[in-house]
Amino acid sequence: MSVTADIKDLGLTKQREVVLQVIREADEHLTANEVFDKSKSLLPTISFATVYNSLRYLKDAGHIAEISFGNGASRFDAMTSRHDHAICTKCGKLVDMEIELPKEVVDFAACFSKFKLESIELTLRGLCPNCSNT
Amino acid sequence: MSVTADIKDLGLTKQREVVLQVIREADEHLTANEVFDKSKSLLPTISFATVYNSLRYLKDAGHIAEISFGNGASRFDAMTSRHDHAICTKCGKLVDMEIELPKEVVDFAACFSKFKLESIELTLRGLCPNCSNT
DNA sequence: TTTTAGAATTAGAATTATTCTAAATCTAAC
DNA sequence: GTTAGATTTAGAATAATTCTAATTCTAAAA
Repeated sequence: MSVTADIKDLGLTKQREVVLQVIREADEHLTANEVFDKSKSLLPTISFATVYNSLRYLKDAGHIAEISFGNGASRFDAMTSRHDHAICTKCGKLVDMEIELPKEVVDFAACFSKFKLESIELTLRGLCPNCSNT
Repeated sequence: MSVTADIKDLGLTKQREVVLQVIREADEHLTANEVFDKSKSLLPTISFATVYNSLRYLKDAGHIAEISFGNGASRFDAMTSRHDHAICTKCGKLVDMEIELPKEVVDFAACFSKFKLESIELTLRGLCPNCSNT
């Protein structure tokens, strides 16, 4: 399920297309700076401000998500589907997970907060396999 | 349960004590800047760097938590007990919630990520009551 | 086609957030 | 009281993000 829309079909400007492509093709979660570097190699005239503008645009349009854990810069995530994150408190490694939340947990959260729910996600903090055996 | 330790019993320096007190007494989640302003009124000689150092120290010691949602500065939370957050996607309002996660969800997350679990939390995003009726 | 209005992009400056540095001060063990 | 190590201070430095103003692009109207 959750087939990812083809980039060409989204009616984006060339710059926004490149930014989205960079994020989708990355095998890690990139910072704005890294997105800029990679975008620049695909479209050398692109400017830093445009990368930030595009990131905001793509985020608002729901094509990407911004993740931020209070350590340095925000990172960006190609939202192909809802998912959760695990973050290493030692090295900062970020891993995607897919965890199904029981309906009663989601309902309870929405009800308790009185918020109109848009999304809900789990964040696990701990030591990644690498850091835990050192 | 979860009685909050008395600040005086933690063996903190005066500066760290003040920072912790400010965070505990705030009725909102403050930014580092706001913590600095309030700390300064209690202890006028405190410096900005010390506030940041203290925040890091208190965070590492588990007395406070840093929350960060990719919009502006990090905010700090007096961790009296484990809890979750709801954040308004429109106005940024941040609300604490206490939601009990089923054991199997926690176990699944730990198992899936292969991380040595330290904490796990839920983040709900949506419109706060105020923003949803406009 | 031109014109035009609005949106997007660019380059670089400006702002905001956070960390670093080096000197001064405090603290607790000797 | 000395001393070593940790902490604090002030301000500089760096990093992250946003703003500004000039330019370019785009698509619809004339």
